[in-house]
Amino acid sequence: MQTRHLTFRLLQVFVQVVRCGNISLAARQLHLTQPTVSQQLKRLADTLGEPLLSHDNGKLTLTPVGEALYELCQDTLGQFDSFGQFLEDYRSGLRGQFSLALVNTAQYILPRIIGPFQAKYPNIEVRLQIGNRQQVLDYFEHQADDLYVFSHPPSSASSRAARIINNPLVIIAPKQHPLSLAKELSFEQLSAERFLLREPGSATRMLFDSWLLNQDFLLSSSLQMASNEAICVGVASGLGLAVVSRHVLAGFLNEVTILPVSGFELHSHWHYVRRTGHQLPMAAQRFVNFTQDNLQHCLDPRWLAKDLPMLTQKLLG
Amino acid sequence: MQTRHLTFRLLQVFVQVVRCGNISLAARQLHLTQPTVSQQLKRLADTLGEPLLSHDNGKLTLTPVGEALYELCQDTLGQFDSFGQFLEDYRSGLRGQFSLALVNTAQYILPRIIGPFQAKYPNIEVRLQIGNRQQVLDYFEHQADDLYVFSHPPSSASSRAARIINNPLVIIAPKQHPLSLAKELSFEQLSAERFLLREPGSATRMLFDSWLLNQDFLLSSSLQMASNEAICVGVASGLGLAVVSRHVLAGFLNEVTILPVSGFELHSHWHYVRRTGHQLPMAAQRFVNFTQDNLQHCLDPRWLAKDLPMLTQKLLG
DNA sequence: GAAATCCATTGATTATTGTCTATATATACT
DNA sequence: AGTATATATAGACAATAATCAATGGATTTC
Repeated sequence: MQTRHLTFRLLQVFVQVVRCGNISLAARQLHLTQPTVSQQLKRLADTLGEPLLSHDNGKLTLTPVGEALYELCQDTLGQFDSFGQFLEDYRSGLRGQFSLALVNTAQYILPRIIGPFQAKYPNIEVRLQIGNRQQVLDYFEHQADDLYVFSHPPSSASSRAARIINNPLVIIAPKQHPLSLAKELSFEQLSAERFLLREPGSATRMLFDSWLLNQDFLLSSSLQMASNEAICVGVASGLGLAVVSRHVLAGFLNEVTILPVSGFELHSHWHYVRRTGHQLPMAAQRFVNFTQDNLQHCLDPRWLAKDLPMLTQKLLG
Repeated sequence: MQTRHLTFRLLQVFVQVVRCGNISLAARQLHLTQPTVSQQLKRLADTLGEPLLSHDNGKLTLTPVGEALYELCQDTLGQFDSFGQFLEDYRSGLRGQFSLALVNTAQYILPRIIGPFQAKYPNIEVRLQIGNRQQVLDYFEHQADDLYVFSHPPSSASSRAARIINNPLVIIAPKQHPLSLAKELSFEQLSAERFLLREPGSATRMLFDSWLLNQDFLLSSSLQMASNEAICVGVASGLGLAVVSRHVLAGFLNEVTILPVSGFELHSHWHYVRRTGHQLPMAAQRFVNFTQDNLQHCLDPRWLAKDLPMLTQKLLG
């Protein structure tokens, strides 16, 4: 058998003929002429080297080989049909996968939209990458992922970004800290305190550093910790103060207090970022759309970034 | 997806490329040039409407769609390879089926060769038709079967026949019958007896009738029964005498006796018969070969027909 | 930075497939 | 015999598939 000369068309015609039990009828249903179908059958039988049909007392019947081939064809064509369906879904974004790279802090809030998304699109696989700003930047450079979430988008001409969620930074102190009772504070009042800081390269750290520089402040004492959780626990345990994203606090609000420091206004935003060179999978586009339409129901409205209603337009349009 | 434009060749090339992870190498292994393979891939991707491969940092990698297609191709091509193997076997006669039509009497002896044949060729399905001579003649006329076993082959120009087994007819009487003690008898001595006869159209009946006619004998009394077993039981029960194939007697030899009637010599033979117009399946040819080579080990040598050693030659050659 | 690989593209050629019309041949049904 | 109906065959043509050689761009390797 010369498998390489087999055509799906041939199999389709064969199956149709078997189903009709009648070459002429099959031809009509396939919008072909009868001789065409006859010849296709002949060619098929020739490439297999065995007859597939025989006419016994006027009726077309399958030879044993034909029988076996018919079974096989049904199976194969069925599988390819399913594959076609899979492709449809894939193309329309109902099925598929995409990867999303998050900077550390975003992991506290993005699941709130990913969860409902997964519920609506169970056939889409979201692969989540999480790292600090530098790592996600690396992913971004290598185009390793489809969509990125940054607090501070890289300034690349070949990328587009749109704000989605407000990310205010706050200064926290342990509940029992003397300053936690103050109605208003200036930053000078804190300058003697020890600060727990994220590693350089993290967006939180960068923002805070540049703010300090800008205000001409210098920290008298600091301690570096590589995780937001560690910092919160540290603050709660009285190790010092810290600047963290407001969103990180959820689980710690009964142990730490937000200090009302006047003049400390570090408002950043999380952005969806994509590379323009990289074709976004439909599944990812669905995710962007879904975010625009549903984020308001997943989040306290005060966190919604202003340009959320124009998200798809800014990012994809 | 335009399934109808898919080619097995395309799938083969794709699979090879995925296995090699390298287009040029795949091309060499397929004895093609690299551009050819590149183009095949392009065409495949075009008919599916989705890219299948991408080069990430120098390496070819499958897209999710490519991954799915690869799985599918492996499966499909594997199945067709198996089918090819099936075809091979079928063609060579190691696998397949054929039908064998037997006249009634032959069913007592043909299983002795069919059994060992099945043991050696478990993948060959033998379909057995059994009928009286007239019925098997009908099958023969309609070419319903591949091989026939007759006592008296139809005299058709479009058939070939070869003797395989001796089929002597004998006259039997109940053990307690007065004649059963005689050393030698003439047929006249039996003419007053009642004879149990098969139906007209059966070979045994035909032979006996024509012998009677030839010898100018007339039976005084007869009783017709449509089965050999019924006749044997009848004789054993004292209903009368009968003429039956020697081979039918196996289970009755302690109840009936063969009468030594001088001048009664009805030697017929079973034949394998095939129609020359009908292409014999390889499986059936295997059976003929097997018969020639093994019948001697399955049967008492006295029943072997003289021209058994030339069986295949006479029937197929 | 030169050489070596690897891949994509282009343009051209040939072989194979898909398809038709017209005709012949069976077979079954009056 | 005569008329449908179903298949097969032959001859012709267009479309598609399969292939190559030549070339250029990218990436890796030395």
